[in-house]
Amino acid sequence: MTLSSDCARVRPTMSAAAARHLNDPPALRERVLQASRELLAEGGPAALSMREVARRSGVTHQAPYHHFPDKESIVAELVTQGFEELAARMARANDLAAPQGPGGKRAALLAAAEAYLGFALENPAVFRLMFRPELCQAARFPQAREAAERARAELQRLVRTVHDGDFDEALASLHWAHVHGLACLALDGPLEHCVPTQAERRAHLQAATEHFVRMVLR
Amino acid sequence: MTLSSDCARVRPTMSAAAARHLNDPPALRERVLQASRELLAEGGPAALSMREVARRSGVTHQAPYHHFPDKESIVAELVTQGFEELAARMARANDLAAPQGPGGKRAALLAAAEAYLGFALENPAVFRLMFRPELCQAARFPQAREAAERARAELQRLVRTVHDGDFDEALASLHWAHVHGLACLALDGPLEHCVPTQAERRAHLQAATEHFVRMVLR
DNA sequence: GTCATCGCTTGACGCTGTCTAGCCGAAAGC
DNA sequence: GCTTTCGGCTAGACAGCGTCAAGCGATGAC
Repeated sequence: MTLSSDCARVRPTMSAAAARHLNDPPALRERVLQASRELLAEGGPAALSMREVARRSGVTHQAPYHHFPDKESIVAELVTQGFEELAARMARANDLAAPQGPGGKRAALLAAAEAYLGFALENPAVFRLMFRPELCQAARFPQAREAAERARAELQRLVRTVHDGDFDEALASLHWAHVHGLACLALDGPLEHCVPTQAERRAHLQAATEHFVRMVLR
Repeated sequence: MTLSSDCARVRPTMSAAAARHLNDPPALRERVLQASRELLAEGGPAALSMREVARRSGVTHQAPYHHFPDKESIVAELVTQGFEELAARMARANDLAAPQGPGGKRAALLAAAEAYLGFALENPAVFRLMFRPELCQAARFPQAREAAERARAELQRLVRTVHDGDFDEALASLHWAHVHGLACLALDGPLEHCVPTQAERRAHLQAATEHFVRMVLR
């Protein structure tokens, strides 16, 4: 898949036209992904159109098909990247927070919530995409599924850290539901209307998370 | 295609045709809504097509436009009905549970969670629609917004009951995030794959809710 | 008996995703 | 060095989509 493009990218310099020809395929691939992100941010999944993506990338309507077999593959790529970044953020939060002592647990919980909610608020379009399984079927795109699994593993690591020995799947779901529910409500729920500015919304989410952390550690 | 056959089918006799003419307009409206629900359940919002709705309702592709000005209006009607049923379920849960005493609070919390999660699991397609603001713009459909407001009011009533005097918007969001997050994860998250059967999923959600209620009332 | 109206049909338009074919310059085999 | 292959893109076609505009037949009002 990406082999040929990677192969082309590492070629030594040639004429300008040759270099352009060799460097543009990966460039178009990236431009397609960027245009897709913009369209999703502007109008949601329904606004993601192969032809509009091609138009914004400055190519004909069939050019994107040379880099992605169909529209769902673009979605899958964005979803995979999204889960990878989420997992990385969660991992950083898990690593930063010292697990020993009540202060460490509290810091870990707050950092993980900040990681999850920060990702959702900064990448609302991709975040929404990541939880629309009908737009990116797991069976067709195992790499997306694996990235999601990695994010889930980071969450479980957090829950084990916080609850020491007595880990429990339902407990993990409780934690996930808290951050995920807040994220969904902030993005698509009434919170969006009631708490207008981004700063206020973040403060609101932080207050709810403070409540949650206090309850968990009580 | 199927047009001529349908046309012939609905025209058996004069009086029958008259009765059909008088009784069917509301019937077609309802059939359109029912077909829309089925399509949404089968393939999500992308599968909701005016023409397929018309086909399943046994009419031509323009007939539904006599009852709904456009596709978004169908979505708005389903969203409104959804929020109304959710509000009704929450209200019933609030009413049933006696607010006085720790047992009352516990019962109220469990009943409300059961109401929210029960609605989501029994009406997954409509539930998902209710939290896709780009598919049903609040400005165009105030009735949908009002129904959502009623559901939200029921939730706030619950939180006031449980937390007595010290009510707090962030506290309300905490409660909403719990049930909403669980619902989203159960419908569109990894829970769907990890916990295969409906019964197991409900038990899992119940266990997470038990954790939550214990923490809240501790 | 005439006429407006209501529910529906019919046809059209521009948009979509994607299949097929073709074109053109660079890479590679001989 | 010539030719052949091939990768990246263009171009045209098709069916399906939402929706606008017009028409049609039966019903109800006068």
